[in-house]
Amino acid sequence: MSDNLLQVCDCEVIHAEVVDEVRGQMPQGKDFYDLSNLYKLFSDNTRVRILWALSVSEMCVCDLAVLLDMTKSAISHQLKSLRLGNLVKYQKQGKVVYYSLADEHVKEIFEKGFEHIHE
Amino acid sequence: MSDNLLQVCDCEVIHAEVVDEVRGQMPQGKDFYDLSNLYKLFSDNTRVRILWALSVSEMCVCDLAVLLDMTKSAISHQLKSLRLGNLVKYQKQGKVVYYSLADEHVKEIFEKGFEHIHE
DNA sequence: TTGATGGTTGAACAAACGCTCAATCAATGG
DNA sequence: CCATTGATTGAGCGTTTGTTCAACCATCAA
Repeated sequence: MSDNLLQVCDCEVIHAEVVDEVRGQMPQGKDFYDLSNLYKLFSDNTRVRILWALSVSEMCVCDLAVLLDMTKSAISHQLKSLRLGNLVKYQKQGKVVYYSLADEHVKEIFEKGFEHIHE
Repeated sequence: MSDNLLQVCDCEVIHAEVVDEVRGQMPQGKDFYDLSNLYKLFSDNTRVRILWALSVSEMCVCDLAVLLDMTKSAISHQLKSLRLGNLVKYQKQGKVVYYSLADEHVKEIFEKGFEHIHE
């Protein structure tokens, strides 16, 4: 009996071979941490609409606020999260800050998502 | 001046043409609602590990609890969310309930996510 | 029938989240 | 310099979320 499977949980081990096999292939904890944090950025209605809008065109904070009928503050807060998650980049021209997608991954993730919800 | 852009927000309209163009292509609100709810299921560390594990092999609740070092209850609660989101399906054999991925979309979404975090 | 075990459920509670509001920064123009 | 406007920030606050705990259901075996 492999001793790394013992009573960490409130049940008997039912399929030790399966668990061992899956555990052997399991990515590092950091990967799951990063992955869930990435999807977290897509998990809010406002952020997902911002990302979609930026996938169509570069826009400034005001444009996004008008488009989504929200305050600049609310948009700016969400853009900060998206910036920290490296999903958007920005470029300042005078007083205006233009946001755009950081790379093509965002669009690809969108495509897979739309495929699933439209099945 | 298009009157559907007027002061819904606390700023002037800066690029009305861009906003109109993007608005014209915008999917229905329900699509964004469904999309953010889909990604919400990938946005938690526990759920993402469950989904990944099931992408390797069908597993029962106990197996998942042992693998992830959590209680059956915690796992079961998360599996319920995944069930309601149509990401997993299950099959009961005696006392044991076997869970597996509902379709291939989950794996594809994973792939795009891993691509992004490993860049 | 009774006990044991896999699994589900609902209430409770702390942590995380998203928006609002007011203050502030930064750039422009009078 | 000062007023204006785009944008950012931090505190506050109500809502949502994930886990725990205890109770319960379902299946099987003694």
